[in-house]
Amino acid sequence: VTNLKLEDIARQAGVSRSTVSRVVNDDPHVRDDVRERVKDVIRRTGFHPNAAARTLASSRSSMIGLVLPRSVSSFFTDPYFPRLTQGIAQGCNQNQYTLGLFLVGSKEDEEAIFPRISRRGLLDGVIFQSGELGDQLVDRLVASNMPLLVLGRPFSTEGISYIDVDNVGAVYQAVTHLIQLGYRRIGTIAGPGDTTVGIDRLEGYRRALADRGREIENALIVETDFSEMSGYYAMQGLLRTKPDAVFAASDALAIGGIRAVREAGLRVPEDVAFVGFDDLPIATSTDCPLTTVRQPVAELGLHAVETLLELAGSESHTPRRIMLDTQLIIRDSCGAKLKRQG
Amino acid sequence: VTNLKLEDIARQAGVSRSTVSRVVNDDPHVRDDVRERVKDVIRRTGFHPNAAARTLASSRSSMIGLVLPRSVSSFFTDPYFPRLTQGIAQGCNQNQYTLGLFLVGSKEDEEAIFPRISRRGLLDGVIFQSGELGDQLVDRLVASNMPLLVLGRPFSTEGISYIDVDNVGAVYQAVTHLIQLGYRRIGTIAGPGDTTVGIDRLEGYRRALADRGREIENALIVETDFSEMSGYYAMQGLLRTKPDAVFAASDALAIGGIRAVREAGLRVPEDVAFVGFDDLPIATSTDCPLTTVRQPVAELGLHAVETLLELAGSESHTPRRIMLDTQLIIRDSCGAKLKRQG
DNA sequence: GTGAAAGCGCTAACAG
DNA sequence: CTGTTAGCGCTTTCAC
Repeated sequence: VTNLKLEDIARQAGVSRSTVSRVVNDDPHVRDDVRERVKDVIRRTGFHPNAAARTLASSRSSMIGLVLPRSVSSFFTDPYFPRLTQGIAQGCNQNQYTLGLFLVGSKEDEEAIFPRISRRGLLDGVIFQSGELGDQLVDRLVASNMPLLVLGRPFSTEGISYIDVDNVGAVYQAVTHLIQLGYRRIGTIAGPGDTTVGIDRLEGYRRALADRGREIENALIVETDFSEMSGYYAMQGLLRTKPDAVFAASDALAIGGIRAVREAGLRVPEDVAFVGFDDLPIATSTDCPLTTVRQPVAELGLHAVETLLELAGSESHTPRRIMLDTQLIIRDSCGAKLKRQG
Repeated sequence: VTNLKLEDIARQAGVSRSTVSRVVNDDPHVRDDVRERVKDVIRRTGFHPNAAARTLASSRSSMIGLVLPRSVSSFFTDPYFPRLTQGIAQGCNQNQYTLGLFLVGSKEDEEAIFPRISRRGLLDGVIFQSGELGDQLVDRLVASNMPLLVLGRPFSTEGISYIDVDNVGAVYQAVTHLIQLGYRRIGTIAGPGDTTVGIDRLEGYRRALADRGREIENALIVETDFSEMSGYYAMQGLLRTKPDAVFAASDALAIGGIRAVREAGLRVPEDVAFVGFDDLPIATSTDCPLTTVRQPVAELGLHAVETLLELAGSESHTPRRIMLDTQLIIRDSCGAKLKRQG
């Protein structure tokens, strides 16, 4: 609106600039009647302190950045990111912080964006979505000395704070569930081997089988990216090994896999049972509702903000590690209900 | 990293602060050898100018805000928003701008966020996603005198710049397509009547029928929100009026509608043809690929940024109106291929 | 083409 | 509890 400054409010309220500043910043050292008088003027004039001046003087910007690297090109297909962003935005709102969004689309973007991120006076900290191996942005971020929290286990964790869902544990539980249902040939459509999510989920599968004395059969493992189409093709390959159950590292993969199974003239879950990962909205509304692992994505975002702010507020540089629990949602595709009835 | 300032660079390069500032800002009035010398020091030291100081001195923040109001609670289910955000982020990157994301989750959020948005020294302009009727945030934004571009036709357009896809024209084309295929009873699952998208798409339907001399039958129109479930229920109602074709105001609605049709023992497109809107990724991979309207969502975002920056950069307050064309993607669900063969 | 100087609007000691 | 003062680090006239 207008270009009021502290001084103008001060004059109108008959106090000094500092007093107005104190009122604006909820400093308790102001007499109540004075505070009210100042607040009145502020309300009446619609005054808002200038963000840049405040940042410059206090060296806190009240803004954090969310950086999604280009390897996460699936930003617009995978519902994970919107939900995550939601959670982070909510965390920002709760803490009176502003969220800066940095979508790195290309190598050139990276070069253009990095200075803006690491520039002092813009961000108080950064939340970085861990992507695939060889992403050097993390290292540069670490080197820039900016408070940093990585979402998802990074490849190199030394000195890095990160938050993640317990992928290994989640899949362990899911595959154990399949074992307990009596399936003998449990395959997996695994995620990319050059991402920590992919690696961790596969590890969960391996451990679950190993702990029950099952042999790991490499032919029952097929590695691919997280998309539905990939699930479809991967399953076509997997079918040749005649699995009776499949753990898919994402719901999209599961849906693609189920499509392949049906095209082969087989039924889900009678001939091949499925467990997915994500609990997408469609997971419920497919004609064979998906048994799947639900991860607390929004909570992840919320915790990420909280943790980052703690990190940014404290002197200690002890890395923080946070792991969130998941939940196995049992529906029809794993065949549990069927077996119980039968 | 370090806390260098212009002065430090100046000293090391043996020039004045102003010269370094000129180099940093690509001011041509610097001798080439001096420029190189300064740039060397900058590179060597990894210096980045302080954003807040720069903003304070120049009163330009090189940052714009994207505001998604709470009525758009579908942020995490509708792929529209991720794609839009993508486009906007890309536009920001191209123009060396930073994107601030403001997700308004609740009425309280709105109160907390508004001051941050309208606070001077934070944003150079705002892109606002138009939501439902009665959203007062637009008015407050307009009143705050901040450069503003609305995404989607706002309810009150006076003096407001906005960008939108040609919803009326798009649906007109889609419904005309159905008419030309010979369908006699064309119904519509329309979007919410308290949003301009909903209204405009319904208007396109009406005009297409009217222009071909068809009577508008209210029983063939059912209004609901944009979700798949709503499409399902809406279609159950619509089936009683025995439509032979349906225009659904979104792909999600279409998918829900198709589900209802099949459950009623009818076939798509033989018994009921469908045209959707959005061209979601799943639109291709359903077993009856969806004929649908594709909107250039990412381009919308890109143009939005460009336009906003023009707006912010010029003194003229003449509102800008931009309308983007859509494209009808013909697949199987409209029955065109069927009829051509048959 | 380059430097000196005057702010931008706020915070944060420090007196009182 | 309140006012005075000294910057925060940069841009931007204005001289030279």
